[in-house]
Amino acid sequence: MYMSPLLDKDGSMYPGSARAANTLPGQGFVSAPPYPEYMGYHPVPALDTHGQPPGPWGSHYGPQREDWNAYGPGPSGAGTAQLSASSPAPGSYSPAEYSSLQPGAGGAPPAEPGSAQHCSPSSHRHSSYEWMRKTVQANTTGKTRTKEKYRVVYTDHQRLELEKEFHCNRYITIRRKSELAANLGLSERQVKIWFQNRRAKERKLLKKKISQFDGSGGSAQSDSGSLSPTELSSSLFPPPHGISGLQPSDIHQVMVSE
DNA sequence: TTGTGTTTTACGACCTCC
DNA sequence: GGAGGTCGTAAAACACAA
Repeated sequence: MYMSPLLDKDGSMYPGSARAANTLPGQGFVSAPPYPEYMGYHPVPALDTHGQPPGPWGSHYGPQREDWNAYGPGPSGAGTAQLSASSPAPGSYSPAEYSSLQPGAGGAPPAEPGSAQHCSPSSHRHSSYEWMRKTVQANTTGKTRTKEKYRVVYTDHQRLELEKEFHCNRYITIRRKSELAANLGLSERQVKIWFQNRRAKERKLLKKKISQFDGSGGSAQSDSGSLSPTELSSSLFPPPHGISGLQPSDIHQVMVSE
């Protein structure tokens, strides 16, 4: 239960009112210069993992990254000015490239989530993504058609920054959550929920892949015995600790100690 | 233009941990 | 009891085929 759901919702909750205003004129924001650095995401295990188990991420997420392809190359549009403000790295952040991050790479999330640079050294740069493209023309009020604010559509910039953070760390720390919320004009609650949804998406994609693998002759199931896709995915993506082991407080401590 | 499928926000229920 | 996690789901936003 939320102490003050309305707090979040009201007022500042939907600041940008989404794409609306936001978005942009040519916004392609997406296409702005890419996020070169972002692509690489090197593993810096020892560094601040914010309580995350480096191991798991590396090995499990690595390969999965193909999912990013779903975003597809977007139009390379114009550039975007917005990024400059809060985002350090202008670049083409292309999820597709995540595949290069891989586990082999170590998998451990980059240490300092705050800076995209940490996350990505790499190189590939191209594209933008579908999601970036699609939303450009969304409503400009940020509110839905029938309800005052059932759900807002985040701006490309907000999504990009969130994706970047997610790329660095599947589980956001309290500190980063606050920073991100402040930078993006979102409430911490929104950031938290976004991450929850994003992880759910990841699990969903993984499940999908697993099932496909099974269907295509592979016997992924054999590996996991009688685990259901859900169980398997859960085991593959263990929370930093919180839920099963580590508590949020632990994460907090890590952050604090940073 | 419309119908339909997918993705994206947001929430509630329930769980774990301190 | 509070915070954050997953899971399931509602509904808006969006893409696309017919």
